[in-house]
Amino acid sequence: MKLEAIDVRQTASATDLVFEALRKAIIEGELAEGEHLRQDHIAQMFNTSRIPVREALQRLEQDGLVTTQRYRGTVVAALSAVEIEEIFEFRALLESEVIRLAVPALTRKQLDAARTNLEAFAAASDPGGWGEANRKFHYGLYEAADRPYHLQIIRSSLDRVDRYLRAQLTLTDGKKRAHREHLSILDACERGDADEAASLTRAHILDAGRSLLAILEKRRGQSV
Amino acid sequence: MKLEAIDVRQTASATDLVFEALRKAIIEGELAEGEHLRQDHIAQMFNTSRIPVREALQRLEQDGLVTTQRYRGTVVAALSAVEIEEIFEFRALLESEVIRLAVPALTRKQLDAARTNLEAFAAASDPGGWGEANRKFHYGLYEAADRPYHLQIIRSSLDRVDRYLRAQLTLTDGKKRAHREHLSILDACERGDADEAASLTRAHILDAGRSLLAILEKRRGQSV
DNA sequence: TTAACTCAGATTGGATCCAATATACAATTG
DNA sequence: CAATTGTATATTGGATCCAATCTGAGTTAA
Repeated sequence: MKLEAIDVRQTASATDLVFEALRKAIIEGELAEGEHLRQDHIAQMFNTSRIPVREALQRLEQDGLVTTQRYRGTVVAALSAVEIEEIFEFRALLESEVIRLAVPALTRKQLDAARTNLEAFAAASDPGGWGEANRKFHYGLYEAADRPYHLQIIRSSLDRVDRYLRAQLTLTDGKKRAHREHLSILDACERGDADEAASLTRAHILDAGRSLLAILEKRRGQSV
Repeated sequence: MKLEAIDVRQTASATDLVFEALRKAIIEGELAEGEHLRQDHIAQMFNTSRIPVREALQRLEQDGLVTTQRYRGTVVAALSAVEIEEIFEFRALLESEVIRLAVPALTRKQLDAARTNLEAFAAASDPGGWGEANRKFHYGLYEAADRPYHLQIIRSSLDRVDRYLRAQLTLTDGKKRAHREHLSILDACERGDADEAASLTRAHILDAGRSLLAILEKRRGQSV
């Protein structure tokens, strides 16, 4: 017997589907911060009852992507400049350490894949494509560190700020600079220089954070 | 009018209560790893329906404290030695950085509170008391860093391994050693030596991790 | 005029009910 | 007798219904 067997036990529940869809929409900035998420409305969109929607919202809140007030509903979480700054600082610490652990373990195959992703980033024309290629580039390298817990936290912290990051890439020459920085990070990885890769990654993240904060300050300053 | 006003909007829902109770029970090791959490059973214990229970379980899963398989139920998550090792490594990285940031900002009051907590740890007679005093001691210091996001992640990572840590304190002379290490950490904080405090915290966590892994290896080795 | 009050509609929180799936055990067949 | 099939029960996933609370427009009274 030869079949493409799939593990039925891990098929997605309605809750999973709603959760992933909302998560994606928030990360990609399709849902504006502060936007109200009505259970009924979402349930109708997905052709389910409110139960899976509520369970998905619980999960999103645990991840910090939405905030809920009892009887008043759930809104897409908004981050202050200070909070964003802290998360970038956190990412710089964590991701630099993980790439330091990854470099000695990187295979030829992983390095080649990273170059492909790096080029995809440069070639991508819309923020969605940039974001995806950016994640693939970094995570592809990080995987060599063989630290699933670290990776999970990294993913979660990027989730929180990804929509702002995309805005930054759109509004400035941030994309070009990011590409240059990617090149030098990959170069350090190729040379097996873990400390240099770590230090470049740290600077890469802090750079993006600073640039983003400058934009936010300007925008929020205007809107007052 | 003089009242102790509380924000009614943030009163706990049934979901919150169930979530906190289960979280506490798992962290404190009252629920054994692998133990089945039956929705109906828990609902009866709390005099509610299964709905809040299910929502609480969703949140717990998002925190990694339980794992769920569709139609098969939810069990208290078990960690392998490798996973535990990684989480301790993660904590060492994060907590050492946070205390480095905290030291320059520590007030006299916070230092005194830390000493009180340190003594409470030494005086505590049961694992529950140790765990609590231990958290208070470390978190009290970390708070000076004014990094709520970092603290939240630290909390979450400790949640995952706390029950193992308590076992370690019970089964070895780990408590005495921990107390000595607390003393030198606090000493470095008093002196304002941030690097030393960071380095001691790092060693403190890695020490505990190594000791814990030794116990686990022995125990799991025997049980085979 | 304006501030407080009332009440209806909207929305969320929770309970109950039904459907889908898993598990254990009896029945059956070779 | 062993392996497989059928069936009953337990358990989870999801839908529907009711209760609690919020919001805002209209009303009243000082």
